[in-house]
Amino acid sequence: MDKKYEALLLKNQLCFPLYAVSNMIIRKYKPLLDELDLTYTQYIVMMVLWEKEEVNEKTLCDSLFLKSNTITPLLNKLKDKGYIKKEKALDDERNLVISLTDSGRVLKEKAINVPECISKELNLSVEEAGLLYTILYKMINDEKNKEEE
Amino acid sequence: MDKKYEALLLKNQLCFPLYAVSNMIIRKYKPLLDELDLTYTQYIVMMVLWEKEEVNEKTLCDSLFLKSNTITPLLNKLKDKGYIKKEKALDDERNLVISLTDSGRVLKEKAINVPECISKELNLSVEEAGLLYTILYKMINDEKNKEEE
DNA sequence: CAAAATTATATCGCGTGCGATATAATATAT
DNA sequence: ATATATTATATCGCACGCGATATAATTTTG
Repeated sequence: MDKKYEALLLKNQLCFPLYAVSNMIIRKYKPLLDELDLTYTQYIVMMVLWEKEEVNEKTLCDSLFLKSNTITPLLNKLKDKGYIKKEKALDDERNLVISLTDSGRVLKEKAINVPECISKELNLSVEEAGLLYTILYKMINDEKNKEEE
Repeated sequence: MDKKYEALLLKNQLCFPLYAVSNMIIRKYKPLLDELDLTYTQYIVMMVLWEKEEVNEKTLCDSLFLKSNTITPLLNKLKDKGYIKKEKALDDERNLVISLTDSGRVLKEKAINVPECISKELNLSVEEAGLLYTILYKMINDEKNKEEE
């Protein structure tokens, strides 16, 4: 193999294992989240709400690094399932305030064991998990800083 | 915040930054790959072919940790674009042999700077990149071993 | 204060990613 | 030899993820 092409080898890419592991973990969540009638993306939206009780759509998009074209239809599905409410903000009618319903709060109890199940399956040492976490958030914060420029 | 719910905080999750960074990097690739008329997934398929010249669909799926329901339509698109050929294997007609066309080989030359462009944008030290790579492949291999059981 | 710019959300179209299922070719078993 | 099981690929339906664009509410500007 010509040295010139070495960077093009799949095994020399950092992005590919990131992509593969991300897909892999979402597959791991599937059976657990099926019990809650949530997809992975719906689950992380619910996590934000379980933490904050209510949040506007813009903040939600920023927290999850997703755009309205992903979030808007997803919120409609969560609303159809009865887990969330959508209301226009009184002070600025462009803002949409998303909040938990009782049913959404009940779901939090059912979700309580999900993180532990996943972390058991991941089989990482505390050090590895810590390193991974640190490096990934460095990348995320780097990107956030670029966007703010 | 009740301690009971701590594991449910987005910031205590390892999976979320993996998912966010994976999305983020694919967005970074977009403008570069647009010039090659490839999506990210199509690009990693082409990387396998640039390395091996030909490969059967099963091996491709296994290499990329994707299933035929993702790969089959994607290969059809790459074929329509003229980058690859699809032929049945002579010895076993269930096997589909994918190979590069001349146009697919030309694309390799155009792609040659993509990895460097991305790695510059990532802004990671050599140590961080190395650690990330090691941990991610540990996770991938762990998963492969589980599947083989 | 009215026109223009900005902001927040929604809609559209396309390409995945995947569970479930179908189909065709080959291997295995009786 | 033939019925059964296995394997490889393809198809279907749904839910993202995102660039482009539309719409409505608010802010800024002249």
